[in-house]
Amino acid sequence: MFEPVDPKMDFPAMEREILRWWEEAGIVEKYLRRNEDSPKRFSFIDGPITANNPMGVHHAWGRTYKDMFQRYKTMKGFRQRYQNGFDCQGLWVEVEVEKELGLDSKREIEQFGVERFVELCKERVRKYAAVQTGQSIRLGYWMDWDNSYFTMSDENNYTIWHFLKVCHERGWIYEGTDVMPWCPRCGTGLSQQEVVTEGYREMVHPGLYLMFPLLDREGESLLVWTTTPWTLTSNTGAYVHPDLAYAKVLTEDGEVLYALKSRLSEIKRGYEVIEEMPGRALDGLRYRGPFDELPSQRGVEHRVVLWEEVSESEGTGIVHTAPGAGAEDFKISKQTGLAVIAPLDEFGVFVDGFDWLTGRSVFEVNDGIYESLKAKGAFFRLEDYTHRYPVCWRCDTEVVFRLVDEWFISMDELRDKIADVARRVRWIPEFGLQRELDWLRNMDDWMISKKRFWGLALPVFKCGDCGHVEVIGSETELEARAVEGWDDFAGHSPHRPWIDAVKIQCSECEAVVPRIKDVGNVWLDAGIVPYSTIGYRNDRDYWKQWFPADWISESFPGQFRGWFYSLLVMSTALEDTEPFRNLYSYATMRDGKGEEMHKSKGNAIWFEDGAEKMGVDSMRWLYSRQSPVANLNFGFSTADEVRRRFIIPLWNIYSFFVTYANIDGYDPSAGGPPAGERPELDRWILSELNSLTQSVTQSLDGYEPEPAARRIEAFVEDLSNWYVRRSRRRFWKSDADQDKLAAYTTLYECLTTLARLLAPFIPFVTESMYRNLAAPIADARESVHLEAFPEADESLIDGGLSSAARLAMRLSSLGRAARSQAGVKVRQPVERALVKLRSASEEMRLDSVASQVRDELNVKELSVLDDESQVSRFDVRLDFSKVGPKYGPRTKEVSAALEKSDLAEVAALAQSGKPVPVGAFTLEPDELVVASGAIEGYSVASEGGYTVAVPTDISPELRLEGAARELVHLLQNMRRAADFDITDRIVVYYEGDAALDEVIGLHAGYIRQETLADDVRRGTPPEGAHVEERSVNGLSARLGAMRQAR
RNA sequence: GGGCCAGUAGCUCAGCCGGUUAGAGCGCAGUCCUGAUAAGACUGAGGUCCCUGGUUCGAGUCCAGGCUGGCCCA
Repeated sequence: MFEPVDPKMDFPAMEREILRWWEEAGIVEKYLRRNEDSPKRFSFIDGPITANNPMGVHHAWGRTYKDMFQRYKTMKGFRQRYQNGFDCQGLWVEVEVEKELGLDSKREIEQFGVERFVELCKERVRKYAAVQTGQSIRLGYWMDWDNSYFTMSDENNYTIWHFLKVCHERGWIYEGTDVMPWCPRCGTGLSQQEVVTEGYREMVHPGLYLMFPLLDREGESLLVWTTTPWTLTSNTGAYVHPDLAYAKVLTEDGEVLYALKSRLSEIKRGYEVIEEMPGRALDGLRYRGPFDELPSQRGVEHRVVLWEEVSESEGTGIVHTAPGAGAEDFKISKQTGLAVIAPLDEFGVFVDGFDWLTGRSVFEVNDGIYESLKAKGAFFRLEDYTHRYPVCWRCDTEVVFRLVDEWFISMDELRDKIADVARRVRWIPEFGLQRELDWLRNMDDWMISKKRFWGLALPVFKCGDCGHVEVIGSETELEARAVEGWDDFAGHSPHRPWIDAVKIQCSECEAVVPRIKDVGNVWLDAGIVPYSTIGYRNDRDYWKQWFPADWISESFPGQFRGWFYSLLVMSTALEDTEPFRNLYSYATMRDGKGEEMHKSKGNAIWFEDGAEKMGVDSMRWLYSRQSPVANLNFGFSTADEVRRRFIIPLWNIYSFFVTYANIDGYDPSAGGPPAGERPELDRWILSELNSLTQSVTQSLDGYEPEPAARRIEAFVEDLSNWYVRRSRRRFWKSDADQDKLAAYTTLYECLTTLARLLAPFIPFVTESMYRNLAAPIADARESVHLEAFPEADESLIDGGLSSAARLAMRLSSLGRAARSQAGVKVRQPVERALVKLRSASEEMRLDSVASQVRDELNVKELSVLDDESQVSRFDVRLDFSKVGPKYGPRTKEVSAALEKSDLAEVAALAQSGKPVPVGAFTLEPDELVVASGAIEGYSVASEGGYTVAVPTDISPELRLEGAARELVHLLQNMRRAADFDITDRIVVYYEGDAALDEVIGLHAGYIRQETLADDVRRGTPPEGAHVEERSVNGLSARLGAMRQAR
């Protein structure tokens, strides 16, 4: 006996129950050890999840893939490490801890105490690592949770040191001066990677027009436009486009101005053009700067330079440049020789040398700047200007551009090597490679420093006396080189502030040198994991066994220049080899309407909410069937649809099976007839099952979950809507014969195979099914997840069976359409259906499925249309897939000849299987597709060369039979309404229309059999019977069903 | 300006190696079946497969150019 199955399962409750059992029975433990002695290895290396907040449903998407492939490989017998990773260090954690503490700047952190602050960062990471672990377990993600790696670990940090030392030895590490996007609140530069990720906001800035008076042309000025007035303090030049047309104009207010001709409308007052010239004519003109009175501007020459990128679509075509406050400007200044003035300190406050501005924040000086410009007569016009402008990705503060010293890894020598390594990897989807190469072509040197507290301590020591730079590659090297502070540091993790105590001696000048204060870029932390987590430094043999990863997976946004990039850079530098062989990547999660999910918008779904409302199997299936290149629209209704369309039908089949298996006492351990000796329907579904197993295996071996999931859906649909639908009677008939046993055995095999095939996708439903179904089998494993993945038995795959079943389904569908058209319901038997197929070989095939089609369409007889005289219209077409290749360019002539032929004649010949002369050609019958348009006395439906026709006239006998079936239908409904058991026997009573006697007289046996009635009697139903007044095909009846004692 | 992706029904998306009558789900209208019963099936309406050219006997599918949207880089 199987446990009875609740057809209205509460899936989330079931999942919780199974989680409890997994825990109690130690199943995960057994799973993790299942293959520990296997010679086959599958190396998955986890991209660390930031342990800074609870995980969301979008993380569950990626984790579903990770779990699926590890489970699949486990079932296939591969030994694995099952190691999860947590990303720990970096600004994102600092910002959250700052919020908790109510701190708002680096100064406040320093006052609070860096040591306490860093401890709190560590604590936060541990807390959320635990939260995410719990959530992942709820998802059914089976990992070795006690063995997760943390990027803040000593080993991770020291392995990065090693990497940096290798880079340094090759001369790639340098300290550079550059203008970087800078967050004045966080007090740190933002790397290229950080700014381009969601780092832009729409904002309103001043659009300020002002004049730069030309020194060499008295009374004439350049008209300039800027959206960052504060940078005017550091102006040293103005760009004009060399080739565009500029104009000199006289305004109605008497100003003589230069501006781009196409932008003169910006003047917004009356003017006349005095002269036109190309931009290059203005090259080198000197002008009086807007803030020449500031000490920092002393001695600076301001002049016009040419730049081809000057925009024609905004401003005046004359662009103010402050090379100390703009990234592009700084680069250009190296060629033009324009002076560089750096105005801001790390908090965005003006430094010394800026007179009244010094000590004031960049965000509060605009009004003063306007006043000053007005006083100097340089102010022209001010308006609001809305544009996208970078903000700090962590705290949303508006970014400034600031001249700073940062540390970089030079990419000049690495760039091409990395590209070669990237090309050795299989990228899924394929275009991933193009994206990565595109990034590799465009990237700048990698900025690895950050002026913060919580992160990798860059092991860089720069001598204050002689400028010599040294990079320390390990903790032992540091200890050996330490001349000061080692005792204070010993016993601590290599983080600030403890590490800052250690000083070394300069190997050039013997000065005592402290570490630079900077911490590292977070992508270093994640990029090193294929080295740090598998013993690269300390156990090279072990490392070689697991490196490179066979498979990694993350979503695209950010990763091509984030994790994928850092993995490639670091592995190329260390070993010049690929750190992973296959990469599976996927798009972005949106809400149910396709809009971006944001906590602030209120359309984000918490993982727990999702899990408890939809059940994680629904979520997991939704993810599994998603095309990875497309964004996933995720919502409660989409998950619900998945449950309705896939999980519930699957469950219904299972529940159906268990219901009848229990009634019949089916015992799977007793075996059944050999597959080859079972009825065609069984052999068909087994063929489909094995072919499914084959293609799912192939897809998963190729790391493509989506086609696997879609194939499984199609199979479940066939199983439900054809196999079970067609087999129902076999299960509930009363004889216990071979046919019934074959049906049970077949459906049992389908369900247990499906449970194993689906186990990596939906671990809960499959576990529930498998445990119940496998219980009677002596050597079954206790959990489906300890089972082997199904192996396809190719000998059971038979394309002919598949075609026959497709044919049956198609004919049934057409027959229903024909019935529907004529208004004859399926319950009403009809004499015959006429069918017309595409070929003679299909007619052979028809025999094997004719009984199914007859049954499905409720017809007495199924025959191939042979009396062509009844057909009043023929539709004959070429089968181009055969004719095309054979006749090539002459296909059109064949087609034209056919159109001129007598279609009835052609059809007749084709039907009889003889060669058909068509014009100058002779066609084989199977090169033609013949359909019948209309047939006298029939309702006809045609599609794709198939025709099914059913008669529109019904004989009186058939009407009576129809009424009997109607009666059975009503009685069945009454049985259910009365809540009788499926096996209860009844006595039927009826009163009403006299014509009922004839119906019942003829079909009492049938009615008794179908409704499990011992007798059918005319008369008033006794007390206690279930009674309903009904119309039976127009005959009024009062029906009673009386349950008999068991 | 460059790279990548997408454009198929009202909406969300399938469509393998090119085969001539393009599918599913949701939604809408209607019907049916049901001893899987708070499921299921069918029918119908709804398409310029973004546009233009090319290759081909044949193009939603391949090629070129363009348009629109998204992502990325300048």
